[in-house]
Amino acid sequence: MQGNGGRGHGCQRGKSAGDTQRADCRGQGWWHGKFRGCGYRLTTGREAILDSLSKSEGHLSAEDIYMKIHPKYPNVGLTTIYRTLDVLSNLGMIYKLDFGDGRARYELAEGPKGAHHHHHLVCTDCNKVVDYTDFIDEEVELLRETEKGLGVKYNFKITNHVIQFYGLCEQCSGKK
Amino acid sequence: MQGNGGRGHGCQRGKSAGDTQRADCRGQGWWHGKFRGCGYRLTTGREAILDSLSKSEGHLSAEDIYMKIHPKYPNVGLTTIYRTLDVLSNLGMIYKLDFGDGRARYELAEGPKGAHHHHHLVCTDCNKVVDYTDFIDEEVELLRETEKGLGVKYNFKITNHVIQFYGLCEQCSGKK
DNA sequence: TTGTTAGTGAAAACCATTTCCATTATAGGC
DNA sequence: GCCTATAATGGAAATGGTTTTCACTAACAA
Ligand SMILES: [Mn+2]
Ligand SMILES: [Mn+2]
Ligand SMILES: [Zn+2]
Ligand SMILES: [Zn+2]
Repeated sequence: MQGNGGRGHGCQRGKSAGDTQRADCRGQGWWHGKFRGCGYRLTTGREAILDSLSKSEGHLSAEDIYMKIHPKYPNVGLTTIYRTLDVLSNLGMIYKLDFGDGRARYELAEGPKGAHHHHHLVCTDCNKVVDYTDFIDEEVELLRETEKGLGVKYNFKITNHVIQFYGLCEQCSGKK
Repeated sequence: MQGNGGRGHGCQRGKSAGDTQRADCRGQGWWHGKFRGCGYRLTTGREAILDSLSKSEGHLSAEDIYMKIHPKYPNVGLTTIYRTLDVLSNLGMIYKLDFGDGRARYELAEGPKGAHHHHHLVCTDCNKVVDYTDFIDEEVELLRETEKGLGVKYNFKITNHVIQFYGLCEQCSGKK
């Protein structure tokens, strides 16, 4: 499965709600609360992955992450990265993105200090991706209405949307 | 490469413009003009593929098309289907879509009698896809403005956009 | 009709992602 | 702090959609 903007949310896991949610049970990560609250174990690999995502400019592929953490955590395998990204995506903590370059890419749904909602502008030639926030408010406004209308009309419980613009970046449209 | 809403257009091919464009050179297909005009040869396979796309409800995968035409054209291979879909997509005659089910899907950019622009509503559970045209006008209006603004600000030559909503269809949200 | 070469099919290669399974390490209960 | 159940892991193998290779075929301009 690949490339929808991060489907699904919430923790479907056991772990009776309302349990002690110490955000300090290991180290200091802001995500530990949510993570533990859903009954997931805190492992070195998961920590490293989340860490690399929050420290990068976003749009990392599984292999990008592997390369980033491998020097420091040589025994975190690619398989674990795929699995963790899947978990995080299901928890709604990261978005799974598809920019058409044949591999899934991921970005944090929101940083430690709140969301920074944006959409994407993708160069179809060199695959450069620009995060933009211009027009976001109007877009989000219209999307909300649309979601509502569509939800009612087609009996869909809409949880997510993807807006992406495709075209040629300056360099690529110049090089003819 | 996979899953962006049909990148690129136009014919980059030789074939000096302004050549005889008989729309009747073989059979009757409405697309022959555009096809031949770009210097592509008209083959049985291409004909069959275009035909199956125009006769179906859309969102066919390469293999779907293969299955559809195989009985009548048993010597059109899957490879040719992939190649043809790529050509058609580059010509802007079809859109390449990604609904997150791990394979590319295709639909005609416009039918024989003009476009029928729509966006998609995708069930993340059963992968059902609804074409909707509601709100399209407002969406397209806003998108046009956004495209313009972004094009200027980021020096992008925007050619295309993707809007998709994800959620659970009636059945899937019911089955808990 | 013929020659040039775009197009083709079958098989093999590709490669991102998933599955398998024996091993390890987290965390709750003591 | 120790023990235990089992969630999590990693390496290797499998998967599966798509692409590449290459010898062969057929479209079409002349
Ligand atoms: Mn982004
Ligand atoms: Mn459609
Ligand atoms: Zn570019
Ligand atoms: Zn469904």
